Amino acid sequence: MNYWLIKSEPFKYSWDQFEKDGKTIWDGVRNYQARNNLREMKKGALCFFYHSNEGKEIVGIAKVVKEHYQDPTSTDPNWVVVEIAPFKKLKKTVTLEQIKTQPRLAEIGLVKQSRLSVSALKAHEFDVILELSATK
DNA sequence: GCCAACGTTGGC
DNA sequence: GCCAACGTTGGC
Repeated sequence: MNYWLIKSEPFKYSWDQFEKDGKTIWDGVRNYQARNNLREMKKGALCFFYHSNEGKEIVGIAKVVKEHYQDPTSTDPNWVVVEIAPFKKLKKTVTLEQIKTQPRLAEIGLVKQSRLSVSALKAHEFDVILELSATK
């Protein structure tokens, strides 16, 4: 099972909005690497939901409820979306600052490629973040 | 196919 | 608001 980290500016689409909606399609991805990641997201996969710019923290976990299909906001079949639903809100958010102080998280996409909106996480990275969210 | 110019993202 | 990092575009 793979894990993922997806980013959104809370100004555009926040976790709170996500919870209100119950589920959402992750649309508007216009980056090939991010697109490739979307294509690999399997139903049931878990994704950390990160707020960029404002907050700069992981706020919750989403779950993939529908695998990729063509982005309805584009006519180009290259672009795809996935459907996700809120899975769990973190008790304690995990800030970028915390992540950066964790040697075990030095390699995650969020730090190494901060611009990528959908990045993959190793299982152990997922676990470390979970730990942080519970023990802050 | 190279590379400079430009646009976008996101941390600070 | 600035700037670094990175992706994309377009001229040659």
